[in-house]
Amino acid sequence: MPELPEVETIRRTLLPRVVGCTITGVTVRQRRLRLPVHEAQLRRRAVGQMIWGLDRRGKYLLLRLSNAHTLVIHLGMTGQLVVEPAPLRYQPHDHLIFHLGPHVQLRFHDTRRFGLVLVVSDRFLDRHPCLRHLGPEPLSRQCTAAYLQRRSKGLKRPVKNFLIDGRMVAGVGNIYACEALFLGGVDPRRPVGQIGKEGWQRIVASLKQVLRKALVQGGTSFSDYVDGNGRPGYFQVSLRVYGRQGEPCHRCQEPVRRLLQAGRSTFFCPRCQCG
DNA sequence: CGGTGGACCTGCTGGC
DNA sequence: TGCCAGCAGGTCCACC
Repeated sequence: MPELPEVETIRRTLLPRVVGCTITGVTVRQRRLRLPVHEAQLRRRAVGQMIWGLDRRGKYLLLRLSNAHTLVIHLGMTGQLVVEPAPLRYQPHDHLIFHLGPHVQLRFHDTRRFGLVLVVSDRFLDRHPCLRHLGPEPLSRQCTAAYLQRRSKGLKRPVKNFLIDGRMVAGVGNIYACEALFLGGVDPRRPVGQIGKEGWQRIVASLKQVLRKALVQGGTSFSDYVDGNGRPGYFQVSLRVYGRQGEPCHRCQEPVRRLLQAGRSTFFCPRCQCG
């Protein structure tokens, strides 16, 4: 579910509510996530530690602990991370609970269990397999047309697949790849190796624009996504192509089309996206 | 090597 | 009404 704008919104909403708090306990109700939760290790490394910072890298949230370890959390497709008072009873799929004192908790909820929770020593953090191969942040100055053109040299894969590959750029998923390519007027099937400098400039500019706008709207909510306070985002009303197959293009009225690329849906306007 | 397809999960929707 | 296929915002690995 959550791509960069959603994860960043979660980070911003959680930040004032968790930074300065101490993790007083951990309840593990389900250990089978993308990687099995190492319960003893999680307790040993996290309980008693103060959260002094909350960062994001791609779609990963990084809770900085006072013992020079980092709690790494990925939300997969359906993950939620919410700070709330202790509930009377847990909901199904409330898998992990970080207690922040007796009455408040940081709760990890994930229907499909594609998410991930682990604690890593800061000494090894940027060499950890999850983070090691991540490309630059799309909203950073490192993410330029020149960079993407260099990485795509000689490759034949479609530009849409390239954009959602975290090793190229971190944090871009299916929604924002489709939306950025629409905005840039670029055919999602276009082989990346043959895109020139101007093409990449259009793509980078559109990508940044789409991500920034989605951030302002607090992300895109279909069903699962909520921010750290449990509130949905509003970017779904701004989507131009994603999920709109058969409906008229907002720019030219041509029906939006859906196709499969590497097993995933791509939405695009065949008339506006011929670049 | 690069690129795709399937696996991992649960839940919802739409067609019959 | 019920059943079943298809689909969902992500990532990893086997295989061509």
